[in-house]
Amino acid sequence: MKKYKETTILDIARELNVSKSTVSRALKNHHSIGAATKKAVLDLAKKYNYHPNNIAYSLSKKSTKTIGVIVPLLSHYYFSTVISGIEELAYKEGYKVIICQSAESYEREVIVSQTLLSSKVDGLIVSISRETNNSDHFKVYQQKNVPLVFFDRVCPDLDVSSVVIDDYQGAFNAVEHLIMGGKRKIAHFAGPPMLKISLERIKGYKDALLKHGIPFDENLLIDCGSGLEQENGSIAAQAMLDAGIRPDAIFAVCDPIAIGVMTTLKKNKIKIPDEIGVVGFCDEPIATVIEPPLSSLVQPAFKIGEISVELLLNQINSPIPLVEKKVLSAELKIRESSLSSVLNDNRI
Amino acid sequence: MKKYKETTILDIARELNVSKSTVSRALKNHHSIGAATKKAVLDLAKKYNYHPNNIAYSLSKKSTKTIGVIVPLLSHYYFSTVISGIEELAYKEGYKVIICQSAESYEREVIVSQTLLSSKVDGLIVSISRETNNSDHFKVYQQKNVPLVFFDRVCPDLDVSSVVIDDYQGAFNAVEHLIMGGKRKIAHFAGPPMLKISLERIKGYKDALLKHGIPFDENLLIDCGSGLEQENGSIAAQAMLDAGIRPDAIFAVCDPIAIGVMTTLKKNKIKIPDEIGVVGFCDEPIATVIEPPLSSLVQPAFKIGEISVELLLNQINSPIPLVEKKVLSAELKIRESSLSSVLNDNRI
DNA sequence: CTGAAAGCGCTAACAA
DNA sequence: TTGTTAGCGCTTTCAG
Repeated sequence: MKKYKETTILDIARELNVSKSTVSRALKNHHSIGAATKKAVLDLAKKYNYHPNNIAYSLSKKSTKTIGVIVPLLSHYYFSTVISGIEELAYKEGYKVIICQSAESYEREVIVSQTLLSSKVDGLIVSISRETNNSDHFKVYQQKNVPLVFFDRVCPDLDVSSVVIDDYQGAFNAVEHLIMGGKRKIAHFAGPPMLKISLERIKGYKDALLKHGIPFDENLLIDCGSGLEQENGSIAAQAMLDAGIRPDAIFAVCDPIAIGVMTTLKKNKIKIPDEIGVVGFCDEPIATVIEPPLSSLVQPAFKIGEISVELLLNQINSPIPLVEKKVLSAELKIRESSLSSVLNDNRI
Repeated sequence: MKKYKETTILDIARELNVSKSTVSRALKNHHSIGAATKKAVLDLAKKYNYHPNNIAYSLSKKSTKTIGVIVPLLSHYYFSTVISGIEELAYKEGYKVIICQSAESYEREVIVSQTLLSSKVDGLIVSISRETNNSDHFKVYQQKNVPLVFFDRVCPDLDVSSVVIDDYQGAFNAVEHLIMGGKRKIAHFAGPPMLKISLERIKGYKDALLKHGIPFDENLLIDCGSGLEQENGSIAAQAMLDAGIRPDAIFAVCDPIAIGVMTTLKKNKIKIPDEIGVVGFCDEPIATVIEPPLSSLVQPAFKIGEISVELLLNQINSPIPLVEKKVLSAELKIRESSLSSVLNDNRI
């Protein structure tokens, strides 16, 4: 469509027989400006439907007042909630937010991070894709001194600000809860080993077993493939059953996997939680809808978003490089899927 | 953090003793440029970690190669899927995408639409908030000739390109399906009357009843309040039951409402679908997880995103204003929640 | 209180 | 094949 001639600061300056600077100042309502001229400018701006050109502003100020966000997937309730938290605080502080998804693809992540860099965001908040095992595209940010904050999924080899959940503790608590409920043969459906969170959760799982004198059984550590989706859980669960492995409880690396596991168990007429108890991680809304309701670890997603912005702003406003690491804890929300009806006396 | 001196086109021009234009051209690999100089430029660019400044590019080209998107909420699977469709095609066509959420707030919608306008997006794709009943903030786009496409939720008073679902037909089919299953006393849990989609779905509901000789009963048209969330469905369903109204089927304006209805029915020990059948609209993934699985109308969300971009691009590339309206149909996906075990012979 | 002028980094005629 | 030059729209010293 043909370009429409936008009215600029110059147009209104000419019409008023003043200079560009005066108009600029009037618009920003600078103190030292005549009340009369200010009014005249504002009126004309309204009349001509003037809208400031942010591009020009950014170029001259060398700041876009924009923060970039890269998440693996928008369709996860967890991530979209984090984003809401980010937007809330960012807007309050006068920043715009550009959201991008990597679609869990390393390649796409590299592309969007470069685009964002070229778009001169004032800072970047990211949770890496599950494929990512190279951080060169983020190192460029560091070289150029553009503030960086990771949340949830971080690059292990980068020393930057981050806000993460205590995955280890969360996993530990979940498994201990299962043990307290009388479960002894507890399987863990693990996430992709690429992700630090997967590793931490495995560690928590193992240590909880250890503490309660339950030997770790390799067959009960189940790989769900590269995905974190419901389907992966279903398939892995069926494979486990087919292999004749029959735990009395399952701790899943995330809710979608847990849901997949549950549907498979139900299909196999296995009673939850009596025969097999299940605990997930994330607390997606779906957890309350499935039957029985799924016990899960609640992550304070909105808060994570806000803190990410806070750490980013701290860097933006700091004269020197800054690295802060926040660790939040996930709260175990116990629902029916892990509540054995039989109460066991177990030594603790 | 202190600003880092970016290397610009000028820096590398000086070092090579050539002009800015030459460097610019080399970078864009313009045809008429010496192979030697081109290589020299590219090498130096790499060495200095040069990244083009998109802001400057946009200012001089008067085009940002960016399209803006405004959705009510990112946390709805439907919207995040539409966005994936948008991004897919947009990237393929060399466009960036800026995503914003209105958070279902009219006020927020106005703000982000202005920000996007100031950020000089080349076009805007939007699905309005449920509060929005004024379209002045979009009229500005029209005045300034910046292409606009609405999807799903459109402004009734604006003549612009749009891609929508045939809500009327979808609703009609859902209700007819219920009737074919022997249901006669069918309630509709309706959406906010502000939204055209609510109205269309009500119309489809009524006409299906009409066609099958079932009189419309006002008491069975149930208002869910201003929300479209699970909770609203639960509350409205309980209120209905408390009022002694007992339909034999329910068609809900969207899946979250349907889910809320189902949980309330189950709490009241009402059998689904035998006592009350349920059909939703949207097909959120949650529909397959609840018990019994929820029948629903599947919207081709990804496709809607792609088509939105297509219509937008058509406008961007058209010398004259263009208005295209696409209507897609929603497919009824029948699951257990609406399958009465008793087969009735009904006159059709 | 207001103006002049330089500059942000890049593109694109028009020349050479 | 390359250089010169004039912008794009706005901010911001420095003068007046």
